[in-house]
Amino acid sequence: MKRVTIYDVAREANVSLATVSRVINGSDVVKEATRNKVQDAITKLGYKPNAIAQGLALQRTTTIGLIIPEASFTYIGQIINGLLDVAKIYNYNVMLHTITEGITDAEKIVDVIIKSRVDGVIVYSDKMMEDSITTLNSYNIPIVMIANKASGESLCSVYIDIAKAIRELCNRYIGYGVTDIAVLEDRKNRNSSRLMAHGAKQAFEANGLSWNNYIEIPNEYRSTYRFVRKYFEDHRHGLVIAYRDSQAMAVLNSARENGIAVPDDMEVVCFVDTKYNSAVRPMISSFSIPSYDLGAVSMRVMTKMLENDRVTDKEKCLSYLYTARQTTKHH
Amino acid sequence: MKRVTIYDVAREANVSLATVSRVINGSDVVKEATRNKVQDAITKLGYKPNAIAQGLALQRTTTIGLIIPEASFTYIGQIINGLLDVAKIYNYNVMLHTITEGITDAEKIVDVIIKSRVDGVIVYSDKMMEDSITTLNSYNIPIVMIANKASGESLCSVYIDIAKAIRELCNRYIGYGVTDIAVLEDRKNRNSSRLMAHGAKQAFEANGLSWNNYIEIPNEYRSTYRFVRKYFEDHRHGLVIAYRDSQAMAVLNSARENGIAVPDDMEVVCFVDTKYNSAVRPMISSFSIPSYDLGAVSMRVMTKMLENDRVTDKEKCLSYLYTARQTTKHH
DNA sequence: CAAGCTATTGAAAGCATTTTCAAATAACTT
DNA sequence: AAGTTATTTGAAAATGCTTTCAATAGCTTG
Repeated sequence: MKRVTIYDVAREANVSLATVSRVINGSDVVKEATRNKVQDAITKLGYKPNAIAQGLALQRTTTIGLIIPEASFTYIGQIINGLLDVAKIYNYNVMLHTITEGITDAEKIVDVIIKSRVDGVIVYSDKMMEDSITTLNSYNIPIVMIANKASGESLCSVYIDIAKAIRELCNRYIGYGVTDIAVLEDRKNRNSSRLMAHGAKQAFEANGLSWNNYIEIPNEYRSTYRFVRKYFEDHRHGLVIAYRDSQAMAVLNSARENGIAVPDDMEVVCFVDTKYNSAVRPMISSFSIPSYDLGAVSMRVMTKMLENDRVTDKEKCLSYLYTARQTTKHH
Repeated sequence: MKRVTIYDVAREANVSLATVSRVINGSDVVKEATRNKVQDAITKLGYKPNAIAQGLALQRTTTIGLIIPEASFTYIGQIINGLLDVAKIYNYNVMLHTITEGITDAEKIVDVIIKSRVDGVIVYSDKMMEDSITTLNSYNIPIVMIANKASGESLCSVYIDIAKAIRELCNRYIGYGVTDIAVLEDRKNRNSSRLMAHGAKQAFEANGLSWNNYIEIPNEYRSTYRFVRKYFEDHRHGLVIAYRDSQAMAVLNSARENGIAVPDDMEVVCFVDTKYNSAVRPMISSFSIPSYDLGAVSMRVMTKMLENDRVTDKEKCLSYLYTARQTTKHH
């Protein structure tokens, strides 16, 4: 029942630990014949190197920590898929942590992260505060941020320029003569929502207009639905921009039940495209953002940092693509 | 830049390693005064125990491996949330692995799992083959399976009795005089789909009828859409049962575009309830399954196995709740 | 044939903990 | 005050690997 160690292999193959270690790690100094002897012993005993012991000896764990707010959004799944695929290629493991509201949770997570001696951490969260970042930095743990523009210059980040996307969209709509544009807050993605608002504001100001139509909404579906209904009392035309698919659906349902025709009266755009945007009727116009790539690229950046190929650019901005579907009449 | 170790703390506090170790682990033999001395040294130096070294010394990593097919389904997100919440409570870490089709991938994952010396593994996958299980067993790694009825009796599992759910549903519908019932295969959840079919068959046979209406469908949305359209050429009435929300949506869209009224002509039921089932119009009737609990319970079972409180029952069957919405006219 | 290389191998130290066992100290007892 | 017991502490071994440095063996070369 006892696990077989490198000692057992050494004894079986009649060589020293050092040699076995060399064989395991593919060192090329060991002679063909001994290599085979060792290989045979390994397969005979079913030996698997103990990654923990290796981690201790090498001072690296080939594990990276991933921090996400919650695992429940569709596109986070895609991010994770991208991350893990790349991790698998480079033989890294991923330790998953979810972070909830509140500073204590952030502290606790940073604590485990440090204790578990991961080689680096990838963060996708609005909730990761400056404090946590500096702590991590002080312990010299490499960080890659996903999907939020880096605040400190020293941070690596992979992101989508949300503000730009919305700025361009609003610009076009202002061009069409549509100036009643609202941006809905998504509590669970507050930073991103703010960036959307920022983009809208920029567009209006560039056109000599002012804008102040950021609608703050408690998080859940029902309340979105209610808040939007209220909004619709004063606004029967224009454009509403939401962040997540489920929010956009709440808007659609609310419109439908208030006799507002989409897209003829009111148009709706969702920022994050998911399969649900196309599965629903009317299909929701949205920006397809490369979620999978967001994950894949950030993991790749991380591996580069760790093998210390110098990372050329600290910030990688991935592109998006706007797709007009059935909830908009302008293109 | 060098990480502070237990030695540094010992020196700072003027005690031996053993004492520091005792303080860290909350042993109650150490005297109040020395405990304080040590605590002070720890905070002063910012010492964090090295979990890797602990893992080596203790022969346990307080890490459990999680294997899932892909992270892209909404309800898997919920499962993960449940898992992680409970893991956090019991101070376990979770290492995430996604498994794709193909035996080589399964082997590779089992290999990393063994090397990384996790204390146990939780598996949610149709693709985890017998082989992998036996390998894991031979290395004496505890396993908990999620959401698939255990095949071997020695396995712990937490699941939903899908067959029963569908059997009951079909029974009711046969009672209503509806016998044109189809079950759609979901390639990515083939086992579950088969269980649904199994339940349907049972219901029909119990009523002295035969049933053979399991529709095999290539995976993606478009092909579901096409296959269902074809099905609708011969079937204008009855019930269609899908597994995932996006599949059910494909059915709805296909029906709509073929002039079939839902629920008046054709009724649609989706097995796994997600928020999208209620966000869509018509709202999709479905079974709300406790995804979060599925994760939470299996992690709890795992912790029990590891603290070896004997786990009382190997199999935990969680309950589901059928909610009739707008895609069905019977209740 | 001695000297000098090179290709292989092994011994031992190091990585950061825990834990056992014995020693030291403290606290009682008589 | 000496003996006994209980409480605290520390030394050292153990956990399973990597890696440096030295040693050995096998060649080559002058």
